[in-house]
Amino acid sequence: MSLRAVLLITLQREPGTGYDVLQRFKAGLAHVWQASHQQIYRELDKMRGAGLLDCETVPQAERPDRKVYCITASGRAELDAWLAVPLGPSPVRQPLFAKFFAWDAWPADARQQELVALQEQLEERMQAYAAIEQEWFSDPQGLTPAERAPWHTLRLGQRLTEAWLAWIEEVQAEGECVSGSHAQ
Amino acid sequence: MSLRAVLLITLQREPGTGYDVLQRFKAGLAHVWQASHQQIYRELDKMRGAGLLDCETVPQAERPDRKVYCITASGRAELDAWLAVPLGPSPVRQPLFAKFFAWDAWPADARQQELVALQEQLEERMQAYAAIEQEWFSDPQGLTPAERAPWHTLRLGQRLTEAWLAWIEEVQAEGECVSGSHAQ
DNA sequence: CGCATAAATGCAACTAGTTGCATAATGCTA
DNA sequence: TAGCATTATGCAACTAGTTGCATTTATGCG
Repeated sequence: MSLRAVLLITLQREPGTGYDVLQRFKAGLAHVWQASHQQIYRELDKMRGAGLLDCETVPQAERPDRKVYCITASGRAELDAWLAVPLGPSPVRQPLFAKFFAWDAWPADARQQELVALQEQLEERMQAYAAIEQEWFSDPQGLTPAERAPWHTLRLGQRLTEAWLAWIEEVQAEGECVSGSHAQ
Repeated sequence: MSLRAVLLITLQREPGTGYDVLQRFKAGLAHVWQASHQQIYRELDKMRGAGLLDCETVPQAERPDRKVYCITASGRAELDAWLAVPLGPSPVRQPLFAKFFAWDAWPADARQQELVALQEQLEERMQAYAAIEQEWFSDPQGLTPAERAPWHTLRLGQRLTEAWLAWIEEVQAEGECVSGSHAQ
């Protein structure tokens, strides 16, 4: 259901084609949602079938038609219903944690590699956040509430990423300790 | 693939039936992995088919047979291979963030409800963590590295949950501000 | 006694997401 | 000018996970 809701939100703001939505995902919504173009086209078509979207087909000479989707009243109603109900807890699935539970079978060098790779991903993410912040939210106090809302989500992303990074340092500090004492 | 890996890990420690694995998930691995019994039974059967597990069928009078699964050499190899390769970044999908992006269409009371519900979930989680910590890790310094590994994952869980809670307070503080000034 | 719940197993149908491929124009660049 | 990336669309097959249902025995409750 959530992809559906995300599509409703982006199309409520402004009608567009599947490709447009994908571009929006890549631009400002990259830290909110990721979906492949295949999934988006398929879902948009299903939503049109369910009456949540209208579709204006713009024929183009010798090319596949551009399909501009636009939210309907029924689509708005579905979005409102989704917004009204708090989200349930999401199931826990942490492959990394699983690796920690296999500690005995997890070679120290693979462990090290894992943590370094993760650290790099997280630092990249921090940089992406910083870029978005500069681009869109350089003056948080001057924003309207509606503009400040996405900024809050960015702040949470930063907080969580920082927590991860601090944790990695903690774990690595211990690893160094051990490797210092018996060379492994 | 990850469910497969988690099953390999738990069965590597000790052979067991689908039901056993489910109980282990519920006990100490609840903050690592959640899967339904249907999924577990199905996956175990597929893994046996792929030669990763041996299965000793213990017939029981007038009841479905107990199938005790046990990891094979090929299963161990697959687990080792999985442990050796760092995990890729997981795709971002934050339904809550999506709601924030729909700020204008998100009624203030639904917003409030959402945050309170989330806060409750997180506080429950903190309590669950505390219970696990007391039960298993009351003396972190006295643990062997293999025992300390799952404790680290618990610590990360706590750190992340704390970050969420701090963020909720920040967002709510702002909400109060606004509602104080124009009664909505 | 009768009924609900838990222990233990599983099939079938569904939803959600991934991977691989296909098509066809436009524009850049070597 | 040939090849390659980008724009723009989509189908088909697959993997992963959810939901609903079904079975049998044992166990506790009123």
